[in-house]
Amino acid sequence: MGPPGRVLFAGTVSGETQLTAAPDVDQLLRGSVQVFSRAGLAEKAAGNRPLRVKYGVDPTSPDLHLGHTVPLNALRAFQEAGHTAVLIIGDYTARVGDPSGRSETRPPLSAESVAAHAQTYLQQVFKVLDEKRTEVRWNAEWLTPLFANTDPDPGRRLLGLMARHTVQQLTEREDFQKRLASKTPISLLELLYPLMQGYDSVAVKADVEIGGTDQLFNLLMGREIQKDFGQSVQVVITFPLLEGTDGVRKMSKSYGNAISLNDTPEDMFGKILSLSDEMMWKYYHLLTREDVAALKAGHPLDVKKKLGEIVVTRFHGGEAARAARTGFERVFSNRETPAEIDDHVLSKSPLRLSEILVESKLAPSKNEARRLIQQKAVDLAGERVAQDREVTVHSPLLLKVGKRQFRRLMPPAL
RNA sequence: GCACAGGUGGCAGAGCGGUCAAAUGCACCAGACUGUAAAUCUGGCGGGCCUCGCCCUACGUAGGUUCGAAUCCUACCCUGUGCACCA
Repeated sequence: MGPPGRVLFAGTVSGETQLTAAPDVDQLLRGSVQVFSRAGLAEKAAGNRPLRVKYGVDPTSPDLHLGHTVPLNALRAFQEAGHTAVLIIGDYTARVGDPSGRSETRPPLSAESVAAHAQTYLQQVFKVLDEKRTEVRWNAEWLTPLFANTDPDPGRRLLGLMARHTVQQLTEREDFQKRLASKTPISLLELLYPLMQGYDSVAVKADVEIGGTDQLFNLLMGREIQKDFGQSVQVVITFPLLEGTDGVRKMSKSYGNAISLNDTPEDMFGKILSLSDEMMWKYYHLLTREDVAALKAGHPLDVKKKLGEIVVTRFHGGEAARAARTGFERVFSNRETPAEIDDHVLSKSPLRLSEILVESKLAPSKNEARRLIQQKAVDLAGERVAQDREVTVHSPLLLKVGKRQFRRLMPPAL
């Protein structure tokens, strides 16, 4: 990502301008990194009609995570100011694969998995957005006809679009430059991606489009393409990318560092507690409206637990959040057993401990189960078991693997 | 199309006829430690078994050479690079 105001396309981007803006514009820009342009936004906001604020997600994985909620919160702020959120489900573009920030081509997704992911996205997104002020659009609606040759006027749209943009323009972005330099393949489809996303803006007549800072190129392309189609250009606003639990890379399911909105309250709370203290402040800043300066006076552990509660409360409610907190304190701080433990009814008894671990899904294979036993990770009824052996179960027995996996073993059904 | 280089475990990346279930790093799991599921250190990390040893499946795909192949040969598939005009 370049510095704010960097000119990406000579002569086409105004950069951030320093005009005095109406106070409500500042509200809308809370937490943003770049705006193209502030003056444009002030002008549109003064227009006395609800603005159409576009945000697109490609359903490439089944979950939304905390990182997605940063721009979603901004969308929500627009809604609260009376504007309309236009949520684009990129069911078409998901199959193309956004190259933004990528060092290689995405694996192709089937139409079925895209559709399934889209459904779970929609279930999760209204935990943040106001459904009544949201217009949901699927971009296959206009991209399929555009590319399927059923367009009544392909010369004007598809061919025109491709004729007006150049390879140089499309490959100027840093991720492509890197791939070019490292001789990593770039598919034509990926090259076209920004054109598609830009065309989405034309199709929904976006006044504003928001996205992560990694989206800057695509977002600005939307302005170019709206211009091609004689529309007034959208205001582009970018928001910071939230790092994942590793504190290094941006939050992403595929990096395994994501906190999903679908995570259980316990998981969500635990993952937040595992953040470094430094990352905790960033989370506070991007996900809450708390006064960070005041919080810095507190004990880091207390402040982190508070963050956990705030976040879990938002997605699971206050009661679940309190339960997650006490559960965490119980299991990790006091090393007690959690309040709720899954039962596992043994298939037979006596049975080898390694087999029990596998059938109760505490270990994926018997080899792994044996390793866990050897590594002193297995605790049966409060006792370390260091060697695989037969276990007879007459009454419920507590089985623990590692620090946080518990099962209550039940005797086999008669 | 021709030539050259390359396709190895979740990823990156060694190996280039036996000692390779495959170095190393990351990720992941466990143990110790800790306010923490952080950091650090230690161990582990394909599957199976009567586990200090044996068996099965794996190094793009399919065959072949060999007592023995991730390593050599052939064909095919895929990727990258160069050539392609003047000749």
